[in-house]
Amino acid sequence: MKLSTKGRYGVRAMFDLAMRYGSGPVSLRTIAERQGLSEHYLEQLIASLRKAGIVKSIRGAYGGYLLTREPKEITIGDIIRTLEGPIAPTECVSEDEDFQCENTEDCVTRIIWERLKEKIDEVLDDITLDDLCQNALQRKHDQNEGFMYHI
Amino acid sequence: MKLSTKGRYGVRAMFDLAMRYGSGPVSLRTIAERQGLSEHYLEQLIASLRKAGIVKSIRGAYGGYLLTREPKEITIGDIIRTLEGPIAPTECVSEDEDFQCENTEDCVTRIIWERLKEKIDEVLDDITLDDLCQNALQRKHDQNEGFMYHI
DNA sequence: ATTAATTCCGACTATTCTTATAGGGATTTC
DNA sequence: GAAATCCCTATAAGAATAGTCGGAATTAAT
Repeated sequence: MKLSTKGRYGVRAMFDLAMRYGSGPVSLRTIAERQGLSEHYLEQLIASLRKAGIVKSIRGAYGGYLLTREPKEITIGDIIRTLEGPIAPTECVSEDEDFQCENTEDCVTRIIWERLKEKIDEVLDDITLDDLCQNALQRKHDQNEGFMYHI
Repeated sequence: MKLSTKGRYGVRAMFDLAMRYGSGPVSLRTIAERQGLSEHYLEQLIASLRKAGIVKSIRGAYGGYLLTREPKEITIGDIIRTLEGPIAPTECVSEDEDFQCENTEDCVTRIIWERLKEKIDEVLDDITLDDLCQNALQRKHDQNEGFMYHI
């Protein structure tokens, strides 16, 4: 039940883009450096995000990547579903039609996986990139005021 | 974000034991046959469950396995945590102390994984083996009455 | 035009995890 | 003593994970 690095790195990269939304393209190199990720590996991940249409690229010198929608219109679920496939604890409750098991009526455990999936979706579809940005800005502000965020 | 077969098979095996709670030991072979699982593989899983203390074994002929507590006192979370390790979308929010990352204060994505873990725990700790049994019995009853469970 | 910065693409690899399988030893009942 | 059963360790094929590598194509600035 772990998320792979794809999902985690992808969210961080998207957060990085969200923090700079409206200021032109951001290169992979700067994202990778700021977030401490391998540039080449990140390249693969962002390719998926581009194909899914939630980022777009500008090629050539001074190019880079941009969000295609406002940060408040992109959820964590959008990102993770793109990078990790359907979010579901088991294949039998995933959206993927190929894996519907035959005994859906009889399966007593299915109810567990259904409830689990529902709750996971709720959380991931509720949090947007903008929420993360607001959170980051708020913390920064609190730190500048000398307020200790942790107790 | 998938559960492995360990978790799923384990829950099915434990459900099988729960349905026969109070009727003496159940052999691995009968569980494996009824649930359609590999006997040898299931053996490894149930060894973990035994070491965790939620099943006990009786050796020798006519031996088998028994739940150590009533089905209503065993949650799905107990089973899955035993077989798959701490339930957490990332290591940084797992109970495992070894993997606490250094920048817990700064990490903007951590809030996502914390909320996710909380909701997952809620679901898995809310459902007991007894719930599964009740559900199975209810379905069986409905079918006998000629009532179609699905619409 | 050239150069430098950048995205884009496909192939390759090392490591770990999953999902078993196999064989034999120990224990208990009949 | 035979049969049934749990117990333990080792092995292994296949898939997934987490990258790495090299170079082609594109574009902005000079």
